[in-house]
Amino acid sequence: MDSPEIPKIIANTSPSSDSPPVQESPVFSYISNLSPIQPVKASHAAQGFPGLSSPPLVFTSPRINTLRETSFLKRPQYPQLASAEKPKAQDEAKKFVDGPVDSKKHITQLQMGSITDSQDCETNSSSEGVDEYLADPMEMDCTNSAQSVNPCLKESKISYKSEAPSEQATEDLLGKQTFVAKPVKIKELSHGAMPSSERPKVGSGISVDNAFNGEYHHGLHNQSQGFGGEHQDDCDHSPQSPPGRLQIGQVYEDCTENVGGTSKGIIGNMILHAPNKVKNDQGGMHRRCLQFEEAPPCATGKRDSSSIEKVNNSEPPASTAELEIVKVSYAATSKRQMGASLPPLYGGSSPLTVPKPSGIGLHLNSIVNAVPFVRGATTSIKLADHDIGLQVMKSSAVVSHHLSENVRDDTETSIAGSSSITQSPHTVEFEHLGSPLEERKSDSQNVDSYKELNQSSSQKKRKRTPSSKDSDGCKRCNCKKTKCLKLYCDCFAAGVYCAETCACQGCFNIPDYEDTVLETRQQIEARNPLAFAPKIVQLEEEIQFTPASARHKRGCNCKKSMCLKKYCECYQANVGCSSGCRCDGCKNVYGRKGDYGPIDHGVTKDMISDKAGKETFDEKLEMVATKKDALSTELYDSHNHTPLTPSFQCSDHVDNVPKSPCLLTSYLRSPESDLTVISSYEKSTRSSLRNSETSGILLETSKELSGMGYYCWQEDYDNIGIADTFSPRYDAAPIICHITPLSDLCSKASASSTSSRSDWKNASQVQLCPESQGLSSNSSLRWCSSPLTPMTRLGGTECSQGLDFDHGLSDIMQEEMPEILKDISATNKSVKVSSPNKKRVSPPHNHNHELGASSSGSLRSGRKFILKAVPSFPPLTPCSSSKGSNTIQSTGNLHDKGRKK
DNA sequence: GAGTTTGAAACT
DNA sequence: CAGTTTCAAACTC
Repeated sequence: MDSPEIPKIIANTSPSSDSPPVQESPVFSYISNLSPIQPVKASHAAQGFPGLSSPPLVFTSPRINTLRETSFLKRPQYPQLASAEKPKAQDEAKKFVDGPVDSKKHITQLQMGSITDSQDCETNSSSEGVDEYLADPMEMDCTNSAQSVNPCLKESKISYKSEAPSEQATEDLLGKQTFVAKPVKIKELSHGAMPSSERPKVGSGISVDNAFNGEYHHGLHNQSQGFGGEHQDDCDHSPQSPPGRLQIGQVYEDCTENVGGTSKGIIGNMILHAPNKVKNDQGGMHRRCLQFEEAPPCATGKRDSSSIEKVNNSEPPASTAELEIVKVSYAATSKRQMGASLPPLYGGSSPLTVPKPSGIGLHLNSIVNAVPFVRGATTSIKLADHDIGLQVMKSSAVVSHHLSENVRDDTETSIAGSSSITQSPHTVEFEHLGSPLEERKSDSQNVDSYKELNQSSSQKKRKRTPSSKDSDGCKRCNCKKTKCLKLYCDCFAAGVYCAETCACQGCFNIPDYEDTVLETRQQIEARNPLAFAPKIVQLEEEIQFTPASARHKRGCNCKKSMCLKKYCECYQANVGCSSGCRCDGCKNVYGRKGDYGPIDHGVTKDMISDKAGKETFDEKLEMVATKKDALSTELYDSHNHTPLTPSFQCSDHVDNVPKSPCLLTSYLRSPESDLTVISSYEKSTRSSLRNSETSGILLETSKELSGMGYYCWQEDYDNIGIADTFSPRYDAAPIICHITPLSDLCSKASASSTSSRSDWKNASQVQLCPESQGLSSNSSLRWCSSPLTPMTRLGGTECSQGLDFDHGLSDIMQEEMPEILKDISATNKSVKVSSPNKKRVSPPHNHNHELGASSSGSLRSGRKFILKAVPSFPPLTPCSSSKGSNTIQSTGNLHDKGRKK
């Protein structure tokens, strides 16, 4: 293994600079892939890589390859490590490192100015140094990623700024991204070279897809920030020195920036010249994603050393030029995706749902994994948004970062739900992207695993630190008897393969045993179709408003813990107990059984604070974040990324009046519904809107941190009731939030304007709502009724902001809002149901059915909100229909399942 | 780190 | 569906 691997790696890396023509040839690469040791368990590698090998070009980019190599290698090594072979693995890793390092150096030097970092890393690559080195890479990643939020922000800012303009910006981003990717690759390479410990990290950072890495990295770059955040955690765990990270990150950034400047043009040219390639690459991307899906990162990590080799092999063939092209193509794709997605990103966030894809079958729950990515993505996006339109405060970014971290834990559940929910047509593409994200997650997991490995290779009993959950979603299970093939296993339950970090014994939840895993899953699902569905469903509507909006699908059954300990799944998920809970003496801080909404701000805060008091300060932050996460994460996750809190958006609007339209669009944005209802108008504005939304989210996060009306919403939402419904509403919820402020204003005359908006949204939403409700008929109904109060409250709480926001919105509305909407608004929410947009005049119900089918719940939620205004709104019937209707979101099978439940 | 407690999952 | 057992995590010491 070693010998072949090393040569391969070298070949891979070398291609850029030294690669012999033979290596460059795809055939060679293919052969090399074949030649490499046949992975003991070819399954993983084979699954993931067969495609790769066959289409070497896709993987051509050395960087990418390297990345994959690292990730894959890491995993394989892990298996070794798992088998107490760490020493070997490390040695191998070192060997690899040596080889790759050189290549890396070449590459980096050639391509990057940031090489210095890589070199440093290389120098550090010595066994112990490796860890540090790894840490450095991590740092790099982190810095690149969200962790070094600020730096990331900077990058994102740059990229986004450039992007904001539009395609040009995307080009710039590509360039930057490519650059970024390079550094990342370097890191990865170093990681790959590095022993298993590093690998995981690398994997986390890069593993996803080499190809993707490039682009994704780019695109992710922004997202990566989020990741970075996760990674940061990991990094933190790992022996990384924050300062070093920052420095590195900064340096790196600088390099990237500089390079980006030059590369941008190049990249853009590249793209232009080889659009076809880009397409191919995209295809490759998809493939890769699929592959990844097939072979979840964790799985690969665990026991496929051979797979790594394969990967390497596949990679080597590509020449540097090819690699660059690939990168470019990816970048282009990423741009497209990003460009499209970024704004959408939120949309993008929906893409985040992508994680689903990861798990062919298994990864349905991989949402969890996705979550981290999502988080990262969201955070990054947020940052970007801020940079772009909002000029959000860096602090917010930091906050977001914290949130991202916090979110990790919570988001998994919530995200899962959200992701499924949010799925929209757009999401599909994103999903592809998401797969890479997942990989990254896996990478992050790997990182965690790496840490663990470092800590204790033999017995890894992982101590689940509260935040220990791997960003990848790996739960670090410790199963001893179930072989990780039962729901007892968190990893298995989450639809994720166990990772090296796991301390499980006799684990079958690995790619090698994919068949077994799938079979087992099927069996379990046969018994309980919802067994793998996200346990935590965010009531989209509720969720948006309150963190507590999320609820445990099945509810807890606590008897003694009073839902105040992690024994309680609800509590563990930072969600309130719902009527579905069978707990006794529920004292769930996030919401007691029976009072969905009841979680009062004060209560939640106090409760949380109490918890926090017990917990560390960080935990407190997390708690807050988690709450936010509950909401925000869901939101983020949902892709809907409904603006967390109206207030934020409001503030945003205030800050950037021009953005306000975006907000509106965001509201509208609900994937489906928006499209259907507001479509044209929104479409024009969506991108901007999304950005604004993201920024708004960021702002919201910051606000949340500040402890703003966030809770207020929660209360209201909680009151609204728990809805199983997910994503669709999310969108709506944000909208609602915005609306609410307006409503406040409106409570009066302003209402007209606000109503117009709400109506405007409502027109669609109303219809949507029913549908979304269809998923959660109950919630929807409740929601409809409750929304009113929340609105008012929100307005009350956030009046100032709301007012401004409203004004801004109103202005925007007036400006951007179709006159129809205005009219509608003027008319009333109730009336509006018909649809201001013109599109729908049909009664809400009908619309609901219609729209609901195609539209997402988000709009619905917003509409629901409107409904508030229009008490008459008969949400119920529509809701029932909604279930069926949510085809788009239904695509988010998980969510649907959860909802259906 | 070992042992206990807890509640979910699995089983009957 | 209810009750019991098994399991792994959370928690305590």
